[in-house]
Amino acid sequence: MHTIHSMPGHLIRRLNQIAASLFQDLMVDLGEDLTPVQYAAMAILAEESDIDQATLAALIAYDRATIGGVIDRLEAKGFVDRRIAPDDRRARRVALTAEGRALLARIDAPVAAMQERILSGLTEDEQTVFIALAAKATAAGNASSRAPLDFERLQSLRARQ
Amino acid sequence: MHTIHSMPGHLIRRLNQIAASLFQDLMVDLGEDLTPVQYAAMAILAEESDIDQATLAALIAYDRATIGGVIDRLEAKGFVDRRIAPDDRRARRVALTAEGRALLARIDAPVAAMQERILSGLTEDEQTVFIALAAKATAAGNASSRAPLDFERLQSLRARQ
DNA sequence: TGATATTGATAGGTATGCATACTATAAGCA
DNA sequence: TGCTTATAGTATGCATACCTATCAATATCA
Repeated sequence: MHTIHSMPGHLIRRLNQIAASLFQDLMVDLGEDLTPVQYAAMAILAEESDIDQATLAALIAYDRATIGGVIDRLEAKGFVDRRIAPDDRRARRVALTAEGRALLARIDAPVAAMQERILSGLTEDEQTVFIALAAKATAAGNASSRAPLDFERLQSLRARQ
Repeated sequence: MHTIHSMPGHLIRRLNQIAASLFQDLMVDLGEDLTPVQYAAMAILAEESDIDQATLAALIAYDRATIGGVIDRLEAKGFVDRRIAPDDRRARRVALTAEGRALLARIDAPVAAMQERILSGLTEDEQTVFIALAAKATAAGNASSRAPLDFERLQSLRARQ
């Protein structure tokens, strides 16, 4: 039990598998049809509605090319609206529909509870430490990512409100 | 900076992005053509050679359906061999080629060094803590994964040698 | 031994994740 | 204003990741 099994890259990959799996199980339990990625997009839209796709992607560290398909599927399911921005005809403004808001309201608490289960092998204190370290590591490694989180964009949006 | 940005699931997803990105950068630097997943498969084969695909998948917690394509690509690049197991005609035994071994020898040290960079935002001590907690969490969450690591299979292989 | 269950692998389908390239539009600047 | 650059989005292609279904071969057990 050495080599890759103790490498950060591999451990992170497996944690990601576990988290995705628990999320999917939860959705099946709840009878909802949503992926982790789709949830993250909607969660952002609940806070910063009516933003364009590029901004949405920048706020959750998604690739520009990926977000299009995600929005496509959310739109097909009726959870979001997409329309051309009046002041910039290149951009598409995305916003939650009433149905999307209702879905989020239904699953928000269960999703939050499920997040704990990802780290169920850790004690309360350990979970706190893990999350703090993960946050620190992602902040430091953000620039190394292909689709970095755009803090400035987030800040300026928050300030605008 | 709240909600999803501090959820374990999202943090883990971003760490995974960062790790994958660093791995890819490294391969470009080294002039090699290998993905993180392909590397993990080869690293296992370096220790437990001539195992069938299902076993290989179980040892790195891959989905059975995914591993086929991974091996396809490794085989196309000449890094592994695949042949029908003499004692079980359903199974395909996979083994590194000389070329595969040479590649691993070239990249092993750089890959190990790169693993540190994934957590470069953390101090030495914090890295140690993070890895320990990640290992503990994956061990506990293993059963929740769609493609759990098969410890027994690994143990019995190790014992056989 | 014969029916059943299990297992190894593949096939087809959906959803990321990202590279590259291309179109349309906007912004900046000489 | 005309040119250049930057940006928003899409399209295409490759590589996971996993589901369900299927086929083939083996194992199990009545």
